[in-house]
Amino acid sequence: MSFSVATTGRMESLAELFTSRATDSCHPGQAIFWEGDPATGTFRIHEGVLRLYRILPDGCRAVTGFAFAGDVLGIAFHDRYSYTAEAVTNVRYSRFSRERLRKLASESPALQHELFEVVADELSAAQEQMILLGQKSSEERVASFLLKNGLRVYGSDKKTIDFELPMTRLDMADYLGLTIETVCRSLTKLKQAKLVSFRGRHRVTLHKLAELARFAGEEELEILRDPDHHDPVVRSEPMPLPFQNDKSGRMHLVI
Amino acid sequence: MSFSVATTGRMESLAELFTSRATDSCHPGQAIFWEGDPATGTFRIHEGVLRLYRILPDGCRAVTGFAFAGDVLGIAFHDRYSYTAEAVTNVRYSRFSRERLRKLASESPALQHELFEVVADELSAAQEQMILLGQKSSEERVASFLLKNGLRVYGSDKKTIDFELPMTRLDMADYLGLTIETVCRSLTKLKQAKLVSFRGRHRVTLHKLAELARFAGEEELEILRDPDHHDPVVRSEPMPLPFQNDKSGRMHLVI
DNA sequence: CGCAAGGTTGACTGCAGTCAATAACCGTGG
DNA sequence: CCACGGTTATTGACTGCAGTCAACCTTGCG
Repeated sequence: MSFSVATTGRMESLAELFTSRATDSCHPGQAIFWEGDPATGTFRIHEGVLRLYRILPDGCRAVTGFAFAGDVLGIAFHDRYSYTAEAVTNVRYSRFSRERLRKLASESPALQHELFEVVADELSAAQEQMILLGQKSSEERVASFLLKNGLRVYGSDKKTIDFELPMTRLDMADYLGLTIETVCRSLTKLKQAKLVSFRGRHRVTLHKLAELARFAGEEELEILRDPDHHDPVVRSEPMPLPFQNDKSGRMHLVI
Repeated sequence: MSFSVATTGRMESLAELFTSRATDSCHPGQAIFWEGDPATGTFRIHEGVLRLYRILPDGCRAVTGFAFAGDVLGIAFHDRYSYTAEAVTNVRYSRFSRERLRKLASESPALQHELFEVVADELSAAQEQMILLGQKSSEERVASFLLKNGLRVYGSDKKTIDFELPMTRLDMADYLGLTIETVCRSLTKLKQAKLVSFRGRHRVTLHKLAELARFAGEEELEILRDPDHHDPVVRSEPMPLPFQNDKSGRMHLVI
């Protein structure tokens, strides 16, 4: 839900909870937890990037997301992890027992609310991704991906954004529902259109954000919410679009 | 999280909460709430089917899901509804204030847990859908869709399943990231393969479930969980697949 | 430097989208 | 009850985007 201000006993925030724990670290290619393992722990990423993926029955890999510094993993699972979390870069993280976290949450509405927000954000991200995968062309997907990653680091105020994109082209492809070759070709198109440029394989610069956003099929963008967490979710704007729908659910564009 | 047994004061379940409220109803094409409206209410569907969708900047419609009897909508939003919920059939439902629900939840770990489960299930469903949209062919998508809808009604024990599929082909298409024509062609293929048959446009029979599941690219299927709510989520099985991944995240099928 | 992993580009193919014509269905009214 | 009209569904012909296969290039590490 939204906005719970209540506190019970001493307030304890999710981030604090984790920083009170020891820090572990792992290296590129190592997993923090595996798809199918009993989900006993939750994890907060202090530094680095992970890929989150499943292996499908046919052996394909589906990357369902990436995790970055500040993200908390492992909250919303049922009894088993539904994906593997594997380091892309060096990663520092802390672990906290799910059991204990659940118990603490049942005593602290504030914490409860924070956990709820984490899951609600994940859900928003997943639905955004559903739309990307269901509706967008390859170039729109790649543009969206670059934009989202750029905006995670800075706000949307600057004209130009420069950042690191540590995952491989294959990671991007498996995340965007494309092949590695199509990702490359789309990147090339974006380079040719002078919307982005690369220094090496993993250092990106986004020029002309507004154009890139339009190209990506995103709404507006410059709405620029508070510099709170990652919240590129809005999208649900007033929506004065010229359509109407008749009694049976068919959509008609009026013009 | 999972399995909270604790109770605080008098236990009150989510379903009960709603059944204590008046029942509203709406007709095909009418919306219960609209994308972008302030999210003040939560809703439990007692009967009927709704389509949940967004309108994208370019005017396209993306169906993010369907809601059925027993489902609860409107829990995980931020301050605004992120999609429109529109009746496909006649729908009976109850409304409950989000504000009040939040307050009750902060006092009842049991209710809190129920809400958490609802959102966690939504997240599971969304990630399942991400995989469908990112990895599956048109025929696999349609087969998955039929199977999922069939299994919602019955378990997976029967050899044959017969059920109503009230949404239009366009709804399915917008949900599966396909066109209406491709949905039709896929249905035709499935009919020709004798895996399904139709009586009229909305009455489906699934024959040979196991084959259909294999065709849909689903794992096993006959695992047959408890006849609890809808829980087709498992998928995270032991996974003894013959692969290994080297230090940089590239997957190698060993054979 | 040399090699291997990762990335890019090109040629070709095929699946799903588009446009268009036809058929089935359903509610309404004669 | 049947006939009619509008909506929804199906099929066909053709196109085009993204996938496949293959060659080549870059980069970074031992």
